[in-house]
Amino acid sequence: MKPRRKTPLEIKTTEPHMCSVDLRQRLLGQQTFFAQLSPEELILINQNFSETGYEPEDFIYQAGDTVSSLFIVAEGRVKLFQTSAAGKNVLLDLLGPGEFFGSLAVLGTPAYLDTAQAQSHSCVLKISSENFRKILDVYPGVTLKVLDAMSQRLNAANDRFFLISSAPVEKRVAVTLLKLADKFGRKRKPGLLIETPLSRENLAEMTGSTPETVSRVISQFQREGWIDTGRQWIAIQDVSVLQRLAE
Amino acid sequence: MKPRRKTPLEIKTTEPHMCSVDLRQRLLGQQTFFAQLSPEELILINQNFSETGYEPEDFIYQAGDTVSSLFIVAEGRVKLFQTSAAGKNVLLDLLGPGEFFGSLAVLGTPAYLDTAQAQSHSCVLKISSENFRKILDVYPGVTLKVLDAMSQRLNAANDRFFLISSAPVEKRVAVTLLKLADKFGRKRKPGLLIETPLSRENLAEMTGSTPETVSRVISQFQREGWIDTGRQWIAIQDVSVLQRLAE
DNA sequence: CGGTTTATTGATTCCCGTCAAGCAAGGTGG
DNA sequence: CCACCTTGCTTGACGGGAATCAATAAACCG
Repeated sequence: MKPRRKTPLEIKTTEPHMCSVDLRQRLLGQQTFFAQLSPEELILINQNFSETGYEPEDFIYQAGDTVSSLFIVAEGRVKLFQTSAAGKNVLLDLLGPGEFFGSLAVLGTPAYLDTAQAQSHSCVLKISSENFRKILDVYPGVTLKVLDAMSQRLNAANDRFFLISSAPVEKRVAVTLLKLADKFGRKRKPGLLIETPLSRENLAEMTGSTPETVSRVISQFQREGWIDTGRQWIAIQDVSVLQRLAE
Repeated sequence: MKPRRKTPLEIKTTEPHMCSVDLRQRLLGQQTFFAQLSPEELILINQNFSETGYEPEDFIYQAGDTVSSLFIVAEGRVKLFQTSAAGKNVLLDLLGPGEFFGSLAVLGTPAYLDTAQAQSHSCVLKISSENFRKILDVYPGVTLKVLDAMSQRLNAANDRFFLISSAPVEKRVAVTLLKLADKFGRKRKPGLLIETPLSRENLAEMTGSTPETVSRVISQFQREGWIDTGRQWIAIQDVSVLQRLAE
């Protein structure tokens, strides 16, 4: 077997993982539920956010922390997970620029149920629940967008539940890789590189499996030539075969 | 073994499973996101809804149908599920009076992803997506409540995902029974009766298992005296033991 | 270049899904 | 009210997919 190569990942980050004012402006205006607002309004909105840079592994908040803010990823990758009593993690989502997280329970939950952790150098925007609430009061259109985003997430969560409770690991991994490629895929000589740190363990946490079993599946995929992979990265070589596996 | 008794379920329904105007009024005003509105406003809201009675097994909509409405359960039980290519169902939720379903994707999904079916004699209120959208425009407070409800559902979906991907069937069943008891539990001589038709197969569909395996778990629970059960019904006798199983 | 983390692969075990037979509950109609 | 039939529940036997345990190897880091 030929040796695995050095990681080909090139996630865009600015040093020191903070983002310029106009990057923020562009992000809010193009990739979030504020997209519909005018430049002047965006400037006002923007002032409600503060930003923080995170190193890989840094926690943004942890399960049990008091809910205080809503977050938006500006740069990097953020992972959301829950931890079982046995210390096993279940990965709920991997987020990229423009995606929000944290609780937007306006009345609801007093404490976060999940944990948010940077998976790469990241810049994260933060707004207090209060201020966000005020923005929603002023811009009903934004509220509808948020509602829509929530609706999509709920659908996605239901689909995950469906998948995990009705398909064998091989199919779960295939579906998960395709979803990740959809979100983080970048064209490459041949195939699609999934632009995020992605270990066997991460995949196991997403598919309700174990690192060993995922490794076996991944190894088989690679033997067949369907994917190309190394430590913490995977590229899909043959999308159509995986799609067939995923039905 | 002593014989199982006749079903003790007594789900409240009016014949012919339609609901009176003032029941509708009370329901909307007390158990939904319209709770905050004044009686006058409620009357107006109420006029936007039409109602339909369903027999057990009747479909309210099916996966693939064009999204046109939002529904609210007035009476009875409604089950939401997805069906796999192999014909296996995955039960997403069991709903009682006051709970909404259908898509409220304001922009999003053109077709339902799941199927809604009456599980008992039911009365269901319906409002067109358009009119609901108009209501949201007029009452921002309602929109926030809806957002809140969605947020809770998303959390619940994530919890289900967590459970199914990290716990053995016995625990999954215990947790599921406790959740159902929370929602549909009615005090009974000893213990809590879960007031909804509930087959082994239903439980299997909720826990990502099979009717046979669920039956074995349930039988064991009964042998231990933790629950009492029969055809299509379950009553919890010892909540604390199940809670311990559920950690 | 050691030390650490991640990935691979094999051996073994076991939970649970599948198949199958028999039984109990409930509904129907004579 | 009791045969009869349908549907749901139980239980056993069996097999397989995947978890677990374990040892080695490759990639990365300072």
